[in-house]
Amino acid sequence: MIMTYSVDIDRKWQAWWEKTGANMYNPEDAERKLYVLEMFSYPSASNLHVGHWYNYALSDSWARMKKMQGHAVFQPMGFDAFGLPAENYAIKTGIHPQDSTLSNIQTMRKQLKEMGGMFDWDAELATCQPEYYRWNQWLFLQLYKNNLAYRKNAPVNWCPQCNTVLANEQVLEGACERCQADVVRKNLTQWFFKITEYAQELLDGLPALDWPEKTKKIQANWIGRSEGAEIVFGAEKNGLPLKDDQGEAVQLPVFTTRADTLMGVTYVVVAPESDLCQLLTTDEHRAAVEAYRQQTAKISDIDRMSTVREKSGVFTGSYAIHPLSDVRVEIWAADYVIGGYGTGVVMAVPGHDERDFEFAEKFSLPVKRVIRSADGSSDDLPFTDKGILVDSDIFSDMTSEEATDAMIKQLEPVQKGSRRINYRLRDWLVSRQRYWGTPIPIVYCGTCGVVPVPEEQLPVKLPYDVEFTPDGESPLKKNKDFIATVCPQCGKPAQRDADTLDTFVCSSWYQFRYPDSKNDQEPFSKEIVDKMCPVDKYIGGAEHAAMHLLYARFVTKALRDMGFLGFDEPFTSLVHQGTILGADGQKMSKSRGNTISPDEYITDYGSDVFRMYLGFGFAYTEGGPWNDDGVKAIAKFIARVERAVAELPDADSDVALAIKDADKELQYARHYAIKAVTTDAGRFQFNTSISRMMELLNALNHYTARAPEQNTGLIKAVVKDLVLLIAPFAPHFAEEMWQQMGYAPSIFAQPWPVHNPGALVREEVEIAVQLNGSIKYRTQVPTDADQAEIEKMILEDDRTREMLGTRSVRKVIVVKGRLVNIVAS
RNA sequence: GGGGAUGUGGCGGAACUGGCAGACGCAACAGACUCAAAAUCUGUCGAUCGAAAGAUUGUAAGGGUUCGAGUCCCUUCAUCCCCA
Repeated sequence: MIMTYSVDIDRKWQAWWEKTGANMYNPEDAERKLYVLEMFSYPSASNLHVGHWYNYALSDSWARMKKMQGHAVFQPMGFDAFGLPAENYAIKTGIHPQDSTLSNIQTMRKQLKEMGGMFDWDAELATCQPEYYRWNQWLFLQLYKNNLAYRKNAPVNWCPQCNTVLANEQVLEGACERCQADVVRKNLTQWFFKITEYAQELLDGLPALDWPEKTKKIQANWIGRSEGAEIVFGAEKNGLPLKDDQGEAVQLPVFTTRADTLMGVTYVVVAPESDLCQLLTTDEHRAAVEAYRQQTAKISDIDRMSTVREKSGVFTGSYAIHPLSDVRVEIWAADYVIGGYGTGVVMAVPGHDERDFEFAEKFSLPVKRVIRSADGSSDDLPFTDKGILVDSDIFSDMTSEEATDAMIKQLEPVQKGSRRINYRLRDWLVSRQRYWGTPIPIVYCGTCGVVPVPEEQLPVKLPYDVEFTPDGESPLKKNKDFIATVCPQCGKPAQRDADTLDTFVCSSWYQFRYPDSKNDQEPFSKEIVDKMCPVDKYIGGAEHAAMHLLYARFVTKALRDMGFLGFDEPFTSLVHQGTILGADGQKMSKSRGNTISPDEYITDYGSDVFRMYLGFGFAYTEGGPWNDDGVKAIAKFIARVERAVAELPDADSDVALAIKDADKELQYARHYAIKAVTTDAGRFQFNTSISRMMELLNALNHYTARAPEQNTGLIKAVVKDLVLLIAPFAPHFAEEMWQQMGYAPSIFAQPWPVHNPGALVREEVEIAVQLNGSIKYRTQVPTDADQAEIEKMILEDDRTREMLGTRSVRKVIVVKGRLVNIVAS
């Protein structure tokens, strides 16, 4: 295979693009702006991996096509530079996270340039720079000012052996990833963002988004709206109404979607880790409850929610008072109820709930039927459908719906029940007991309490000089110079918050920073952001369907309500690229030894061949196991295009004049390819786009080999269009071909070809003729024949008579341009 | 456990809104060129039967709706993803 295209061509055009500023967005083009954004990535030590290429190179191809279609593309790139890996690396090697991160960014930037991405490097950002994270702190303060940031107790994963807090991803099957000790939950006071305030709007906004349906569904499930009622039980401990520290009577609010089963409550369950559980437990039962609490601290929430796991629980010693019947029922602590979810208390109706039933059976608690089936169908307990109430006092004989209404009507006036909408969504915990993140801009003063750092004092800089060895204290806590400060209010000595912010905070608003990345007065100017945002096309992995994308939506809405921007959603349209797996079908990872490095493919073939293969070999949104069988096929294709350019006949014109009959097939192939590539690539179907280009080249070769009289203008026009179509997928190569054909660079300043519908109309079309649904023969019919004409033609065909034999025709179905189905018996 | 997705030749993958399954490519096989090989070009290529024409069958398995199902519905199996 003779191919002149190589990395040298890549370098030539990379240098040219850089010199001419070809990739920069010009703010004067705001009218035609198209903001294309790929999720930024973590700057890791190794070179770009296949996943980066798959995400960035192909999105770039899409963006390049859009540019040729006349859009002013703004495609920035940056680095999600805070986070755990750099800190772990520091613990292992002693290399400071800042040093390793900054050097990784250098390498990555260089490699991204070698990819040939059309990135506007003027807008680059890295979240670990004070110029960026000061605005994280600013965001925190705005949310705090608007009561959207608050502190409360929440459990963390605690490794008793390392004496440290672990992130969820550091807990493997309930054990510490470093020392394998059992991880326990421990309560700490931590900061939260009140995303639940926006639960309903986050749900309501989903239908209008041009996002994958699957992703919208994940978000809807995550938000988890359910309609029901809150019902308040009384509490009795040691024979007396339970009082809290302030001497107020303690009430037990429960959320239920089945208020109609209220008369079937035979016990109440409280989450063992909740404060309420502590309060309810009598001295007599304290030892047992405490032991149980410690045992459940080791079990994950997923396991706890499982319906097949053996139920466990202990009696707290206290009783709940039924709001309607005043009956006393036992209060149990059981791990199938999860604290921090709803109210952390549930009413148990074993007759009509499977988990309650199983629990009641195990601990010999009473089971009471209060619902029977409405239609007489089987209603063995536990019967979980709605139906007709029985044995429910005045509510008996009502339907479930009627009973719910009636009960709430009775409970509401005495403040013991009301309709209520519950969300599964919980507030966003943003405190991390880590070093390598954004310091939380809060000071704790003995006199003034919790004091926000004044905005003009931002950024609160992350100190460089810290100790990483894990010894139970977070690195920032050990840095006395950082922690010790003065209260901004009273000037007395005070302490800084030693935690840092979740890195999802950085990525919740970065899309607004890019268009105004150098602003040192505010995170972004409202005017610029309202012009440039929302992001028109956002591309990234499906693993971010829930958290990142939900957090970014929340922050957008909060910023809108605080007046900093004027739209509702950050990402109008979203595409997920699939995942490229190792050749073994497993996720690529160093430990499995199945990683594929793009580097050698690029040195061997050039970056465009690698990019194009990624587009050709996989369905973009599916991904799949790595297999390089097709890389050579793409190299071959590139070489064939090169040859077509080199062998171009001398023609005065590149306009196809005087199309003769012999030219029609090639002309058809040309316009069909233009049409198909345009729509397919527009939908991120790169594999079929490239197939269509191959077909066009095949048609061209077929023509030059066989056509009796060659239309050189047509040949030149076809090659020109082919090079234009290839340009987004092989940008360096296309620039080179364009220049070789004698045109001035850049090819990306050229308009995208437009197909001529006239060239796609053929005089005759082949249709299939079916007898009772199975194909018997194929035949040509005039394209413009109507259904009746086609039917007549087919019924008169000898082959039809032959195939029918003695059968008589019952019905004829004609699908224009496709087939004729004759139903006969 | 719950929620979601996927399942098409030896392989990667096509198939608009229910309308000719397997586009495009890889691999394989045959031929041309060559002393030979590579490269390149041409052709064949789901399975079964057949010399061929052709026939039958075929989109994880089973059932259903329909003139017609890879596509819609039900059941089963397998794999993958998500569950703060």
